[in-house]
Amino acid sequence: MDERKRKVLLAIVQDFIATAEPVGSRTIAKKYKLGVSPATIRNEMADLEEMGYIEQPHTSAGRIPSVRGYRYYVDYLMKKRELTQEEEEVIRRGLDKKVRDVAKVFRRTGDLLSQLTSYTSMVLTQQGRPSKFKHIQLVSMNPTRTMVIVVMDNGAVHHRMIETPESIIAADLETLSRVLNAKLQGMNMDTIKFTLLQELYFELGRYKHILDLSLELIQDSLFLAEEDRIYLGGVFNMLTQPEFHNAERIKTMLGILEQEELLCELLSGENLDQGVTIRIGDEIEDDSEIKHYSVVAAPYTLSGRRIGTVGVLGPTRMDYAKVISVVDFLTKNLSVVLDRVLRGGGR
Amino acid sequence: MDERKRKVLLAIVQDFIATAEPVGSRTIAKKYKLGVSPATIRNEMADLEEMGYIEQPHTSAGRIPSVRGYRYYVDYLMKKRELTQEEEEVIRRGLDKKVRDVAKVFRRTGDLLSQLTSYTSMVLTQQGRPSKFKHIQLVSMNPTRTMVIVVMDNGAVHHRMIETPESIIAADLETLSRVLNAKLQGMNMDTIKFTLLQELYFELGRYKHILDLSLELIQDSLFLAEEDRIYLGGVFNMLTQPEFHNAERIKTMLGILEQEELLCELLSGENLDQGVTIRIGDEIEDDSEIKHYSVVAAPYTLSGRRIGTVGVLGPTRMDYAKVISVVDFLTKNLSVVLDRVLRGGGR
DNA sequence: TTTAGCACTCAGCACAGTAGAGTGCTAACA
DNA sequence: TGTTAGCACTCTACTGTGCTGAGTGCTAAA
Repeated sequence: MDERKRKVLLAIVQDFIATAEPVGSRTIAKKYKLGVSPATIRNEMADLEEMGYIEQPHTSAGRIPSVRGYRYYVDYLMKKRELTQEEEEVIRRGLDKKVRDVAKVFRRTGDLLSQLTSYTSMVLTQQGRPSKFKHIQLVSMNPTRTMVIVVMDNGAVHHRMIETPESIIAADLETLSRVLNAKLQGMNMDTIKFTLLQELYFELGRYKHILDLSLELIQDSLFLAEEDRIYLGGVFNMLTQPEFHNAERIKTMLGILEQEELLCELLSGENLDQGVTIRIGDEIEDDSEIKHYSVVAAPYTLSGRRIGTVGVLGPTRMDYAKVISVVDFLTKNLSVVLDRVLRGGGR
Repeated sequence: MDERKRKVLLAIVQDFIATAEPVGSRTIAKKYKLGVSPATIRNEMADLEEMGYIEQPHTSAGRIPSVRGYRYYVDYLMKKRELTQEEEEVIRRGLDKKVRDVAKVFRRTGDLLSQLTSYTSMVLTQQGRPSKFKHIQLVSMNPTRTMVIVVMDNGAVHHRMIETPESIIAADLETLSRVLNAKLQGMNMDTIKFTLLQELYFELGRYKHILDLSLELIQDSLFLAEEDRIYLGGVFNMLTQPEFHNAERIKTMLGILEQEELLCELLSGENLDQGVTIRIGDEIEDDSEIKHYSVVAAPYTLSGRRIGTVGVLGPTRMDYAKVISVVDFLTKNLSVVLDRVLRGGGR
């Protein structure tokens, strides 16, 4: 692959990304003055096609990049793009608003992402590491109902309402809470299950019902934890892209977007542990409709630990340079914001 | 409006709902044997058109119902439809799965709704009534971080992480929690603010920082409460409807669906406090694209109090009879399930 | 009042012809 | 040997035309 071929390929990719139209030799010669005539470029294009970097939708059309062509572009030809002052500003202002609600932060992140890229954004919040039990509290809501609250050491709080016999009074619950806390401090489920259960039941036998339900909540908190949750944004936004003039393509896209599990998988691969990952067309998956699209994703962290992934889903004809820079900048900022929101500290 | 006109209108509405094609006089004469010839029916149709119940897309097409026609159909002509055994079964089984997570219940409700109707479902969870403070608990997570947990008497639990000086130990937090609980029992914000504050600060002055942040959380819990949250389901589903063969219509639909506030408004009107409400076309709103669609909605309750709304959004050519029966049955069942999940009790 | 008959309208479709973009090949040129 | 101009060829997209079929409204007869 000599220098001129590279230039031609670059021109084709750039032009196709910009216009969504197959690129002809004349266009390249005129717009990207390589100093040679269209005929020469045609020769180069024939070579590039043979090598698998570009393809022709039909005989008398220009060329479009193949997946391989995009890959080469992303790996070797694309120049890194810095965000403009303005874009950085948009992100900073978007994330800086005073929020205490994590869900809102994620939704806003998604909105920013799709607003800046005009593709669909995905924000995945992943299971934290399996966390340990920290604290349990029983609160009487009314004579027959008690709220069980479990705090995990990663900061998650789970609660559940249970029915309790009238005979139990607030003081009992207070005592129960204290005893449970003392006994269960820092335990993981195994220890709780096998070592302490009998001891507890012996001491607190008359509260068996409450104990059962409390331990059940603790167990659920330990094992089921939070489900992965995915936020989508800017679906409508993306439909302004010319590839979606056709109703069928819109439908398949929406079909993809409704398969939450698929999207979660897309974003939860181990391999995208550091930095921005780019998957193009059938690199994503070979036998799903998604192979006509591309995904750019990057993880975000909380105190250095990866707790989720941000991604952009768009047509393979995606402005990779821009998307990559936005995703990169956004995940870094998101990590900072999350530290502030979730770990307490200044507003 | 004599009996025969009614029959003709009914035939037009039913046929159009079933086929999505303008209905001609011959079709009516053949399929809905009214015992008269197409010519007679044409005369009736001319009358109905003049009265505003039906309209003609273009000269040589059949007739389609107007908004007014649908309204007449829904109010006077439509016969109530009971759910089939099978449909009831689907709903029951769908909702009966053991769940503890409310969000999941709502999502499942939406899925069922759109699955049974093949339109888009919306589930709105509304602000509970302004609730009272019930319990506060401070839990030390590590030497410099404390989790503040507030329980409201409607069962909502709010939590927030705050920074605390190292000098504070777990026992202090325990004491603080106890004192706060004793002082604040059942108070609303006004009383907390003006009567007790000084007293508290006098007694617990050295914990001013924690107090500030705790009261702030209580305040937020009281006033901001939960935001309205809306779940959408079956968007892709609805696109199988023939009206969405055209890309533009899909786009405007998605545009509508991304305006969460609009959808929330749709479902939160006071007027739909009891039973199933049907709004057709521009009855919904006159100057939005939504005027080409219809909404069927009904509230659901928790211990008798309305806490949200379930709705179906689809083309005006909607199978009203079916949708109404599904929405009705589903909201009733949902209320039962919520009682079980949220208020504790058996699984 | 109902109905048969008929002329009329119009969307939708198939078809052919055309314009334009772009190609590949060949032969001439530096 | 690489580059270029020229040219024939291909194929899509668009346009206009004519036809078909569905459906109407009107009129006159039953």
